[in-house]
Amino acid sequence: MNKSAGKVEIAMQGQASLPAHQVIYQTLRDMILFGDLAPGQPVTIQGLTNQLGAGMTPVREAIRRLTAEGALEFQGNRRVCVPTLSAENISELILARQWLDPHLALRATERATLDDLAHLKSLDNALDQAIARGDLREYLHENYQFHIQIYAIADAPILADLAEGLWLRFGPSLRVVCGRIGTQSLPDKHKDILDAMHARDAEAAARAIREDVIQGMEQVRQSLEVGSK
Amino acid sequence: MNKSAGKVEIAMQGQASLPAHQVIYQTLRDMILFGDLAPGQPVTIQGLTNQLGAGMTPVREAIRRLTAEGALEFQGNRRVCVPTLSAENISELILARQWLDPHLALRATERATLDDLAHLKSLDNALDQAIARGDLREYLHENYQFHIQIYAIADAPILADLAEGLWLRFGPSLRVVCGRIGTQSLPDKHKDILDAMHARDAEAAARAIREDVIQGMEQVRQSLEVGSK
DNA sequence: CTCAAAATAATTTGATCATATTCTGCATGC
DNA sequence: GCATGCAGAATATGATCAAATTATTTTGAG
Repeated sequence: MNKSAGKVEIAMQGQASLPAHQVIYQTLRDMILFGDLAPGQPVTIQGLTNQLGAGMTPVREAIRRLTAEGALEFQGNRRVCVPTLSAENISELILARQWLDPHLALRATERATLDDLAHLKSLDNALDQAIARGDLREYLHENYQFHIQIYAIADAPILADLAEGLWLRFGPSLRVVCGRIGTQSLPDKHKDILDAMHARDAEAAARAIREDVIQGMEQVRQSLEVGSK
Repeated sequence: MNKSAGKVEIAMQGQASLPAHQVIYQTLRDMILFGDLAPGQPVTIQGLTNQLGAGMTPVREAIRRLTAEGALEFQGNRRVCVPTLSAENISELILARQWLDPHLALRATERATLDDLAHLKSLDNALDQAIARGDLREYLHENYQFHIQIYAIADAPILADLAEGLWLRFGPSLRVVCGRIGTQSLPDKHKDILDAMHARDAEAAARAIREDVIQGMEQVRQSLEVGSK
């Protein structure tokens, strides 16, 4: 056994150590969150095995996981599709986020280190640049990262799980909305949030997040109502 | 084709129409909720294939689903076990239920038909009988059914999903608590809840549920603290 | 003779299993 | 104490069976 063979083996490990079902899960999750899958679109096992070049067992597991998280929907017959949100669904999501997100922001403000705040700031900058470029997918990605990062700082794994699960539910609809109205007309309260967190004003951070959530989710609601007419 | 043959076929359909992975999922879910699995206990694929006499593919899918729901935990290496709750976890669960359960009870009070209320009453009676008999598993089952039924009446599928997911997380610990202190010393506020719902006093129902949740979850918290010493 | 509805055939997709491969943890020896 | 090998468990594949949808044909009425 020579050195170069060992190097290759080690280099491969970084890739191979992730099980296939994890990779498939992440890929499919990103496809749902950032718009490659539209609401109502069917998701087939065989389609994904061909598209991703994987076996069916890992694909099945990824689909089951995402179905359990509400990101995909079981259609009674054994098909699976991306859920189409009803007006009632949107109301529930707004209600849940209106409670969860401010609470997590409050905790995050109490716990954030300076490094955390710098990281949030850089995510928000990346978001602004994506808007300037009109890069929709990147905008969705950075916006998601910004909020997820706040959840992570809050250090409340169960509540963060719940909040992340909600993103999976409205992700496809959010993409439709943004695709329709463009990224320019989607203002956010991220600057207010960052200011409040820097000032260690947890209540203000919670209020700002609440406004950001309402603003974003109401846009989804309105756009969905128009779309269903 | 004669009548009796037709009957058998129809009778079989009720059993056979459910895919194996659904059955395994339900079975494993009940095992977690009603106490056949203790916190920290490892859950192996091969163990379940032997125990339930099923193939490994359906078992794998059931485990993935329950892992996604937080009912099981991935241990980094590829083992899976029943999660052991920390004090922080309990606090998060109390917080989440304190918001979710009253909200769902409020909606349920507004929407419940007389049949719904009668059904709830019968579930509560069954619960009392289980306490009288000292039947722990039946107690846990009826208590669960009572709350799940309220979620169902509330007609808010996403919020109900979230609330049911929380039960999966503290189910094993609840079992441990009840096994330790017995069913007698576990009072509940179900009578108050039923009275408020009958009177169509949604606020009172929400308050009663909140008290029931706090009472039950605090008992879990205290018992867990003692157990970890 | 044409059209529509029902029955049937064909194709696609999902479910399950048996098997091969890879990885982890542990024990044994140096 | 560290390396090596071994047993057991998880991962992944492809084949096979069953179910459901779609396409096709047949049949009957107008």
